[in-house]
Amino acid sequence: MAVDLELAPKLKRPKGDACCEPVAYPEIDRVRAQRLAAVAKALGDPVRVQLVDVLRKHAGKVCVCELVPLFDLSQPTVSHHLKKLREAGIVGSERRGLWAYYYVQPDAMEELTAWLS
Amino acid sequence: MAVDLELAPKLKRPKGDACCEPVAYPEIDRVRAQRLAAVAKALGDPVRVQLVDVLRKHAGKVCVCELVPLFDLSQPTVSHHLKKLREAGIVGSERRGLWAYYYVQPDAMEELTAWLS
DNA sequence: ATATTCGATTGACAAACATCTTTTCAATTG
DNA sequence: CAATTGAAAAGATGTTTGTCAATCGAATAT
Repeated sequence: MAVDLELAPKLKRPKGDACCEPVAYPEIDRVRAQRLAAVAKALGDPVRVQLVDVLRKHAGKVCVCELVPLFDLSQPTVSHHLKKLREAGIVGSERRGLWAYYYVQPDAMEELTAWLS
Repeated sequence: MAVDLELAPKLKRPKGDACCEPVAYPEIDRVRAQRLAAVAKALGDPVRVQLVDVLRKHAGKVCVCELVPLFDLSQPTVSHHLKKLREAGIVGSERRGLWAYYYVQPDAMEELTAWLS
């Protein structure tokens, strides 16, 4: 890491020359990038960030009927956002009778957290 | 943190009752959620994750002409992704003559990293 | 000057998204 | 059983996204 590049040394290079030292790019895992992006994408909406935040702060399982009134959104819309989070593995859900409870699955965000740090 | 909820105690509540203890949600910073989501959204594409990754690994400034051939994408498309990252404050750019060099601005991702941890 | 080169911008278009309303499903209650 | 209720799914609609081909602007080279 911290491999620095020669920075723009040749302003007058001949036609076909490279502009700078070639970037060593050992096929850095497109699959990994895709996983990271998928999680980030799921968090790329303020409503979903707030949903995760609430669920995390409560550390237990929160009922959908509690989540809906926190937003100025219809119940199906909140449900839709929860589905996105579920598809990304960020939250899990559990039904108890009529109610559905959601909770955060911290492992899902672990790889992203690690990459960011 | 780690305030647990009473979990689904009343399966037979009378009509108008709440399904569970109300979630205390003291207007948890929608603005903050928006900032976090904006950064996450910018990272919500595999190409952009890889771009950031390459830039970070090189810790210096990398020329666009080096970045383009790393992807199976046209130059304008790479430019577009770089613009998204720039708009999110994740990368900065500098021109030297014909060439444009990009670098990561780590501060931009700091808030997201902190929130995730 | 004129031609070349790097990179950004524009315009176009299909795919994906966020939202709402309406509908469906499963569980509960009477 | 029939009626009710919480949550998910389906359908509709306007917006945003990712991509490319074509063009443009600035800097360089001949």
